[in-house]
Amino acid sequence: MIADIIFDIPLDRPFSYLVPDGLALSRGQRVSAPLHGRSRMGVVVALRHGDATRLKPVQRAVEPVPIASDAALDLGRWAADESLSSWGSTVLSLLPPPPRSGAAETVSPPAESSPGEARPRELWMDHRREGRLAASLERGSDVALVIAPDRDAVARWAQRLDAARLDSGVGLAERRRAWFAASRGRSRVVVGTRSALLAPLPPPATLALIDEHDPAHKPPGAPRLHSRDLLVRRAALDGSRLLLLSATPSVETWWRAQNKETVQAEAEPGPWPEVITADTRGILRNHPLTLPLTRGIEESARQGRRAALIVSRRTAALACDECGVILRCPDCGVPRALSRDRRELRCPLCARVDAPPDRCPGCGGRRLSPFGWDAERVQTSVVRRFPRLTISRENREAQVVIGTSALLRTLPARSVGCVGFIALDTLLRVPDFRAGERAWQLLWEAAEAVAPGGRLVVQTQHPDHYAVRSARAQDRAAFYAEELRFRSELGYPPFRRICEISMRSREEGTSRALAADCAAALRGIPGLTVYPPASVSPPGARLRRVRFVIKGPAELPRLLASALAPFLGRRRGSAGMVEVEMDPQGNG
DNA sequence: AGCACGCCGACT
DNA sequence: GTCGGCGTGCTC
Repeated sequence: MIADIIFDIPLDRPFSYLVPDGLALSRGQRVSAPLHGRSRMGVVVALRHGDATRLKPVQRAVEPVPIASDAALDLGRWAADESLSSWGSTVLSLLPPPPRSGAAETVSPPAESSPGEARPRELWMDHRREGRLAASLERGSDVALVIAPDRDAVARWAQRLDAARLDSGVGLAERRRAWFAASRGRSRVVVGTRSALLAPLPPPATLALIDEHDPAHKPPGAPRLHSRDLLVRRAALDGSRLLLLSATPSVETWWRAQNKETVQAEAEPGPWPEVITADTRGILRNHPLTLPLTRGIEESARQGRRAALIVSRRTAALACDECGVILRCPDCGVPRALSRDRRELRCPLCARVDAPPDRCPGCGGRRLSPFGWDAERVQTSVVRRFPRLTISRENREAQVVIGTSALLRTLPARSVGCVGFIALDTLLRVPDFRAGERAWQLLWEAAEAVAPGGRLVVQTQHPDHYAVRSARAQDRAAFYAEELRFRSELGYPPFRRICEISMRSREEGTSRALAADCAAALRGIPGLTVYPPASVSPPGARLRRVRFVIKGPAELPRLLASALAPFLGRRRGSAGMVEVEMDPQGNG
């Protein structure tokens, strides 16, 4: 008997092994087998008869039963095709870690799913969506899989639903117990991050995605697919019910809901704070707080509530007040960060450090001052302005908390007296077509965190931006209409799909030549727009990176597959490494 | 991805 | 004379 086995390697083809007498294997079972002399873990995708001479034997089974159902393997195959990556790297990244040697555990094979009647996916946007989900899962009779964006959210939901966890936030034994209990249908509800997307549940099941819009649902690396897209496919194949939860869904999901591909519960407006836009054109130079935000903090303190100030992640740079030039790293060309004590300028890329100069290297001007409000600078200013308040970047109990947008996630709904965006423009200026969507989602999240009677203050040089206007009016339709118009005009998702191809090598010329070859190979394919390759590595970086973008229709991965095969097949050091990212999210 | 095999510089 | 750099090829 021969077993065809896939591994977590970038080669999208199985390897064949002899199944030794006495070892009973099934499709979907995990095994150890020698690859390049070393023992590696793989998954059996086929068992067949044939000539096994010259084949090495499988060493052992990792579990005595299959860990992936046929449906899970098929789903993995689809996800690999969709993301132009290998079956093995996709499937193995979606299985729980192997047991510790000698650990005793109860395992059971995954329930095989029978193809069910497809049910329309549901988009839940109203402010009671999470409470409704909890209630629905308590009442319902289906088994359920809840996918949350990160470990903290998984922990909250596991506690709320009294459910077992499938993520790395619990111990290995507990995690594996949850996996196999789910396959027996013994857990009614299991919760995990995207690593649980293939968790076995006897269908029909309910599949729920928490905070559908969260970029954590498609981080860089395998599996290179958005959790939403995999769940949509999974639900369609086994007839599960799919619930997408988000107050501010991704533009793609909103668009599909408009096209009746999704049932959309009516989202009655929830409580909404006063949203004040403070126009900072020309006035945010030496103090981070405008009058409305100062008032918001005062009022918040008077009410005995906390205030939260949101800054951009970027650290402050040093700029010339005379000519406006920003001091950059002489090696890398990127703005250098000014340290807290203002004694040094550090390059965020190469870590080169120099003392800040006395004079502007451009115009010789003597007035150099910090540019951009990072949390440290804001804190210094706010402490000076409000000496009697407790102000902190770490302690969430302080009267004024300062942090990046990640701070918003830690604020319970309707709990703070005031949220202020110090400079929304740093978010709007991010060079990514999703910048407006991201800003909109953060504004909404901030508004939801404000307690009744509190205020949301948005300091911006673009008070008329549609993300700001729509958030102020709590008007989803207005935001998505404008955003979709922009996406449609410029050919962005959901109207066209994007693929990003990048080449890295020692020499810029090598990367460029490889990119040119690759782009040329794709230019003949009808329906594609291939943009010219551009260098994206700052001078000074060790590996020279050149990247280009392709736009195409929904079947883009199928159109690219054969033309890209020769480039994906030979990824090597000197010739350059080729990396393909379908549907990039701007974070990887 | 790893890992081995292979051909050219500085050195215990 | 070797040790070791990484460029190239292969993994059942």
